[in-house]
Amino acid sequence: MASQTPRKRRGAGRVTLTAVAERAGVSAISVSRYFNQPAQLSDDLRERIGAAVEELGYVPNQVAGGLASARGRVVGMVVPNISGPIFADTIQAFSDTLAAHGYQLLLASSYFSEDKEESAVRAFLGWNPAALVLTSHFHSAATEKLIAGADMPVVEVWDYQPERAPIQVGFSHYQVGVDAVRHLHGKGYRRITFVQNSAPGDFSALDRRDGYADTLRELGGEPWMFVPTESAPFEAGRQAMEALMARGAQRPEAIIFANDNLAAGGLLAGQRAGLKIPEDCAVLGFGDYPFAPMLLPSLSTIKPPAREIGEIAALRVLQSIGVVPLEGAVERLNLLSCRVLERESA
Amino acid sequence: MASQTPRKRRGAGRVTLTAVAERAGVSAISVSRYFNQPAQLSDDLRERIGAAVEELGYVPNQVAGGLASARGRVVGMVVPNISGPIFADTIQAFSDTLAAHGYQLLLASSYFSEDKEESAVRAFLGWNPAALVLTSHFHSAATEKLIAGADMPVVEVWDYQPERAPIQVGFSHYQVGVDAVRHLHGKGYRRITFVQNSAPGDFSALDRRDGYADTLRELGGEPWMFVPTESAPFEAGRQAMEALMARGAQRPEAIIFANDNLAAGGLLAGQRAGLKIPEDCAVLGFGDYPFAPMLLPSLSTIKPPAREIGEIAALRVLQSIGVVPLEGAVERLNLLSCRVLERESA
DNA sequence: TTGTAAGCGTTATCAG
DNA sequence: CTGATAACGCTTACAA
Repeated sequence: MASQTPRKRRGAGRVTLTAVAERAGVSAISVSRYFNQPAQLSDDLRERIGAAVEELGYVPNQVAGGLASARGRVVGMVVPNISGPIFADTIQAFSDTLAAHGYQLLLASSYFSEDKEESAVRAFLGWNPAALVLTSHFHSAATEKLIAGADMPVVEVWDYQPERAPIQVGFSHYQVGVDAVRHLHGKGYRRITFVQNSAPGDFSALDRRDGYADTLRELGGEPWMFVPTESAPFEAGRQAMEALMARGAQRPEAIIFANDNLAAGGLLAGQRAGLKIPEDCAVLGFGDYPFAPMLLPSLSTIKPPAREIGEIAALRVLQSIGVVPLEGAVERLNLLSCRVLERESA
Repeated sequence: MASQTPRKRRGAGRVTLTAVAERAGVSAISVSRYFNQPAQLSDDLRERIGAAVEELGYVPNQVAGGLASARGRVVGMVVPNISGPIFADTIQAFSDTLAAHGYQLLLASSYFSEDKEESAVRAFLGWNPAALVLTSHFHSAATEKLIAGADMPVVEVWDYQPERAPIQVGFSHYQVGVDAVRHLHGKGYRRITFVQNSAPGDFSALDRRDGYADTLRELGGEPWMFVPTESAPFEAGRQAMEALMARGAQRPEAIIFANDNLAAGGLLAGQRAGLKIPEDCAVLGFGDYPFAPMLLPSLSTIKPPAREIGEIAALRVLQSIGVVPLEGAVERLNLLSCRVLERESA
């Protein structure tokens, strides 16, 4: 059994700050300043150090720097998932904005589980991140404690809870429910059903449902929620559509689905059953997933400001830690809005 | 102008290993062992230390640990993009597998640019990652040098180049082209066109094209490539379909698109033009994007082993650094295969 | 099985 | 503007 690759004991091999300093004939701290406060150096030193850095191919050791300065150039982000169509744009925009300022993204998924979120936060804390970004405001008690005591900027994205302490960058899910009902009601639909998400833990979807229910009631309608038992979203949408259509004369004139996956399942099930959409039943989704415009009929949906959330979250982080200058205080409350995309299905 | 939040100078405030050691009445190194080689401790110490860790809510400082041991529990990964439908599953699976073993993911996107990849690698190196994962084998000379001298496991995913030094976890794009032609040829199609990706930098797509061309020629056909000028993939697909259909009697019987986005654009353009698919023209994509089964007709496509790539890449990394035990050497060559998903469009 | 001493590569602090 | 020195919190190497 060949022994493992003989790992270098200590940091042997890599070019260090000190090596650069010797090469340039200056002290180590000057090389440090070359990277962190170049303005404080004379042109002479800056040139000599620059040359030495080039020659030796020096890459600053962020780990050592992080230890010395008690705050590293990483930002931890926890999202429910990476591979779903929802958060990808936010992650992408967030990561790109950070990278443009020399900060790195540490990423983990929670799968809508508070426990997983907690352990991700705990793990991140070990890296002394410059900031922490969480999705929504549903955290375990331990997580709340962790972030309260963390003494670093915390941002909550995708949701908007002004009464909470962390920086908020998101939109009102409740308002999405309101907008959905208003849109359909404005187009003449009256019997409007809401199909919930079968996936547990997606509490934001319940806020959308509440917005739906309250608004429909205000308009004189009777809220009617359907909860699928199928767990795969596509199947759940199909199940909902079939169950609702089986009501005969009592069937809904329009259905709001908790997200586009459910809506797509419903749409296709409706077609298979010979239903004309939107004439027989309108369908409205949420998320504007990439396939929405490609369905036949194309799916009307409500589009969340995903990229914008990522960009603004990153900006607020960078402002909080002083990397991006600003006048006054960091904007803590960032309420963005969704857009109703009226396509063919509603 | 209120001064920035008065950041704590040094690591003031956080619970340290030493604090835990004092609380438990042991030496610091014992607490270190509690986390890293618990088997070496007596039951007595283990219990006392465990209690102290609980009480104080200690979270190990990975930065300090990383500095001391010259290798941290992070793995850097560079992908072309996060928000596209292609790499998301790989990232997700990779991240989850790492997290299950206490390792964190440091993520960056290259947008198919070798320069961006290079700067991401450089930035990662500053974090002393346990390993580096890159997408494909198209790197700048500087990146090649960087990874060659990095003295850490390097994995290349999504592609398969056995002659290269890094661990390979992927599939043969050339073979995808071969499979595509064979599938269509087997169903009786003869005049088969390949529509290239209009996005620059996606060299793997050219390998698929080569597989197509060689195989078609072998079968006695004449390769026929179409290169769209539109840059948005959906539009590019539409453009290709319209241009190809304008050939009248000379139009292709089947079209292989470089990816599902292009294929979807082509599919819808064909329908809008009154074409019957696949009777008038078959359409085959690549990627099995989430919308593929939802199109009408549903899109036949070739599905890459995205999740599997992520899982195996993570496993190889963990084996390379000794976190996951194995007998013998780490498997350097991991050739996975794609599946032709025959749906309605081909 | 447990402990002591030294040092990882950088930055904060204080002096010049 | 430049530098000397002492941390930062942990792990390696060696000893008991």
